Amino acid sequence: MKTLSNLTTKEFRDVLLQCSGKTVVLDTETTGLYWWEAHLTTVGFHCPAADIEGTIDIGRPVENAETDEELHKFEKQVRAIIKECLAPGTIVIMHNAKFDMSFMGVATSNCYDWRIMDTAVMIHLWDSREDKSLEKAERKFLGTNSKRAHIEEAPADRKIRKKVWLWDPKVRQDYCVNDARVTYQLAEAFAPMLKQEGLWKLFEKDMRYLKLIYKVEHYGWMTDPVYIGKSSLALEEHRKDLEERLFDAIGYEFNWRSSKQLSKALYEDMGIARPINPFASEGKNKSYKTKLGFERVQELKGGMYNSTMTSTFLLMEKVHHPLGELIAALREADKLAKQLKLWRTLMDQDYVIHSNFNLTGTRTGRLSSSKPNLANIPSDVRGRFTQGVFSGGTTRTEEYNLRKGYIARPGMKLVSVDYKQMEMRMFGIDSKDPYMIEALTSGVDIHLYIAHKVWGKCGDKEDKIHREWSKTIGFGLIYGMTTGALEHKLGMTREQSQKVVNDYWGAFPRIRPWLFDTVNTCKQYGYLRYWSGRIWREETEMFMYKGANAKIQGGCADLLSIAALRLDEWLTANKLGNIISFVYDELIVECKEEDQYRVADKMLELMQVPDLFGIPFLTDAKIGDSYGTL
DNA sequence: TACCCTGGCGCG
DNA sequence: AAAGCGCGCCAGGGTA
Repeated sequence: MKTLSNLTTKEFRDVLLQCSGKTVVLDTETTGLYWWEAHLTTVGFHCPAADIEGTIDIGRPVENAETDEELHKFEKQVRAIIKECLAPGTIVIMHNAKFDMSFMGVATSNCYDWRIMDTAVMIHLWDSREDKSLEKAERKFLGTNSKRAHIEEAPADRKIRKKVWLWDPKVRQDYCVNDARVTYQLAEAFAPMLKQEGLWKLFEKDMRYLKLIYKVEHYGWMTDPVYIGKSSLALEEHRKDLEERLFDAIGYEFNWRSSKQLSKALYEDMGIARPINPFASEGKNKSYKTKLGFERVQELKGGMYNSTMTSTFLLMEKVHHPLGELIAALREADKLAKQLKLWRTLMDQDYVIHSNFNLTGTRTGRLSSSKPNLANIPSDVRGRFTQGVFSGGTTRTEEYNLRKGYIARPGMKLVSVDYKQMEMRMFGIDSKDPYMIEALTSGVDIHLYIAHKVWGKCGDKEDKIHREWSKTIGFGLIYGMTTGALEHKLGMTREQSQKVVNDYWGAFPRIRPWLFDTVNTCKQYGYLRYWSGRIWREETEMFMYKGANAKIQGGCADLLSIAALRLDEWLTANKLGNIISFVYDELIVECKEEDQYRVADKMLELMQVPDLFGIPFLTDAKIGDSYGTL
């Protein structure tokens, strides 16, 4: 196959027309990560069906992309050619497709007309534990190392090596077209693997989902710069004030953000008594996950928590020192201020934020969200748990209610619909427990139903506590909590907690067998399969208990994706609005003010997806002008 | 200097 | 926090 580099725009148009309607890999090189501020330097393609591959490139290192008029013009032309030349039905393969699509300025129309195949998603569906980087995937699944070889051609200076836009254009183009080649080989390798494993339908669903996510990211979410500015100032004030009070109490200034220094200040200089860890005194170990995903086991010293013992939980619940409250408040103000700061760096010129929803970021099949993470914005309820039981909460208002920073565009409304007790519902359906199903179909508060079934009706006050217990136990069982941890969490003796668990199992007889089944199935096949067809692999026996959670959490994620696809289809067909966020069990739509009730009603009904399980997934709707006032 | 790990904490 | 799961982000601190 001939490699054509340094193509002119005319030549690029000619070769793309040859690829049109066939299967082609596209790959881009850019001047940065964010499509709303960085620019294209290179587009590579690889199309065996047309026996052609090559690159178009700006033709020189790019020093200052922002002011480079020639580069902007180049980008505009390249985008227009791609849009014009690749006909509907063309199979476009990319590795991390949304990145390339956004830089190629792929219009929603093109995106929905092409058949997109993302090789990173292929790898993820095959085994969610795999590293999705092209270099690692090439080494592992193709047995070659060409990407590394091409990187070695770039200057050794680390500062330049990391910046493809500064490379010599020949090196850059060779590198780019090689990526396209490798991506093609990965697609060829994984397609039959996915088909053989029965994952192809799911892959096709995820590719439709990817297009929707692309659209959602591109549309973005409007923020309120005035609120964010005011809130930022206020929080900084609070932080300074709280900082001073802490320093006064300790007697000197230090870096409180360092848990090491804070620990010294509290336990050595202030002489506060260290809390005792009942688990460590039993000689238990603690396993934790490193960033690379490996599990490690850490020896805990007798009676000790971790080395610093400065977490808010310990300070408030175990140390019971008034400084705990102060430190918690300080950390909160500081953290929220930091979050606002991040948002400001991420918004575009119109104050719109384009978060990144990653299809390949989690072990279970959930989406992850980053830059910014829209799934961990503090809610207006500041939770308080004592011995694992919710003991009321305080409210985050004004500058503390950061969700107020996300708003509807002028003349528009936000409609948010979430699922009621979604995971419990999935749990009941998957375990097929008749009593659980009964609770689900009757449409009552499932945690309360369970509390009544296990402990009987005992009056409002007690029922409320029982409800919290059943929540804790329900999720605890799914996630593999031991009775030891439960005992600690509920503040009971071993006998008491064991009885509570036994009562629970007695009331729902299918749960225990279901838990054994998931582990046994995993032992037998090396993986578990969700209702959606997705698989979760695990060969190490000691980690198989996590499969129960994976089936539930990931099963919910696949359900939400299907609901989102259906909703988007309806919204698009009727031109009624746009999805702007997904948060695990919640979809948020922005629509015109006059359409708000129509949209909410449809969402409530459609998202129940009653055809999928025979039991509807019950929904709740909220409407507002901002995420903080829903 | 760049990178990795840890502690801490927000969400479902 | 704990053998309850799944994430992303920040800052400190150690290491190559």
